[in-house]
Amino acid sequence: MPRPLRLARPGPDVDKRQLILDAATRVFAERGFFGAQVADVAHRAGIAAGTVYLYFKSKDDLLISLFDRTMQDAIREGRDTLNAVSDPADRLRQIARLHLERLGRDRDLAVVFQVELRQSTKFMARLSATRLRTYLGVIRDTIAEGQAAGVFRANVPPTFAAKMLFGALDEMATNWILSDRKYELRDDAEGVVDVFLHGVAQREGK
Amino acid sequence: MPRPLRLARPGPDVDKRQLILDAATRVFAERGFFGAQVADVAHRAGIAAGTVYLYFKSKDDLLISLFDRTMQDAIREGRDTLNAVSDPADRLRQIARLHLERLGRDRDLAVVFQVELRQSTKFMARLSATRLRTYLGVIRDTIAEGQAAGVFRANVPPTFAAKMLFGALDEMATNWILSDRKYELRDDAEGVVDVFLHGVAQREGK
DNA sequence: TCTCAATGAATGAACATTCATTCATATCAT
DNA sequence: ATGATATGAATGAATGTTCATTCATTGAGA
Repeated sequence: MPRPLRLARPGPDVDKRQLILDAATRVFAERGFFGAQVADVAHRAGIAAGTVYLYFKSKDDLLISLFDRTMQDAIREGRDTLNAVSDPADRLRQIARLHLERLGRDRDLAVVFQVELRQSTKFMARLSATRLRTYLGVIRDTIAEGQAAGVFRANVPPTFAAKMLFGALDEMATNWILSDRKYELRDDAEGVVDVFLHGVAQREGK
Repeated sequence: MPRPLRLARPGPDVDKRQLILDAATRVFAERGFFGAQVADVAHRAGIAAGTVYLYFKSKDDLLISLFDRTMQDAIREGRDTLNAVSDPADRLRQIARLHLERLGRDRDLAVVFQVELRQSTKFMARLSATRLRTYLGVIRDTIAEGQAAGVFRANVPPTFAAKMLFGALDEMATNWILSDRKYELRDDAEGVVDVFLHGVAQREGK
């Protein structure tokens, strides 16, 4: 006899995990990771405190899972978009746009990424070692391709340039969440890439 | 009858405050702000736990004072150095050098600045609102001068450009502390300013 | 009836902060 | 000069609170 693909009863809900992660995003952004109680997260998700531990190992695991989920999404979205673009400069424009669009779309997520995730060296080292490295790698490879194609200067190490671009975008995001946010974060993308590509110095030929 | 201007006995030591702040830098860098106990800081400073509270209001106050002391130093040093340099591009080079030199000189201080100080939005907002704003202002003004002098493009808002440069430097510092630090952080300064001034795009005239 | 997701009260460890006490030194009285 | 007293920096044990995590119990479906 065929059994239903999805349980009809409340059950170990397919999406309770996501529900909890969403609640955690809101609560961590509001109260900060250390200021937030696990019970707050549970309450926001409409469940009991103990239930959180049926889906996550610990409070730390909440934060790590949040990061993983978002980075996985971002990297996939980035790869998809980038496949349709071949010009290296345009690729960088897309990367910058996607980066700032994602954070600008959800302020709470941005707060968690720009502030709460940077709690301790141990923690940051762990993040940097994995998904963040992949993300930086995408930028670096794009730059290296541009150099190979002769449209970017070859005398700038691509990893170095990638860090610069990432740093600039990161700072835009941080400034945005600390400001009153009367502007669209995504609108910063173009300017960042423009300066990154051409610099601020006046061209001599002008 | 004249009384001594300074007590001869051990008294409220002129530098016990500094001593405690130095200890806090080391301990916060090692254990993280939340992982560190006030008693650890006291022990490292060679005093009793309670003594910390004769010099600081709270644990938070330790972190804030640490930030203030360093930023005050940095801004003063920056103003002094910059007075001797008039070319805007050279000024940016000096700013970048001083920035990375200061952090590269003391890894623990760098950890506190790049990681531990970014604990919560409330906290960061407080920092950004004061000394950090002044610091960004120095960069912005230098850029604006360069534009007025015609050596920098005028179609990049100076505040925007300042954020980019700061973000790039900030990322270099963060990467450095997360790496094995087999290189000198200060050596990144030149490259950052180079790209900031001229961009990565190949010059058409070449 | 049986299973197991969900509950939420109870637990116990962690830790910032307090404060009664100590003691080295200064000041005063004689 | 000497002893008596005052000062206040420093101490560190004790306090009280704040949670993360656990687990005995519940009850809704199958």
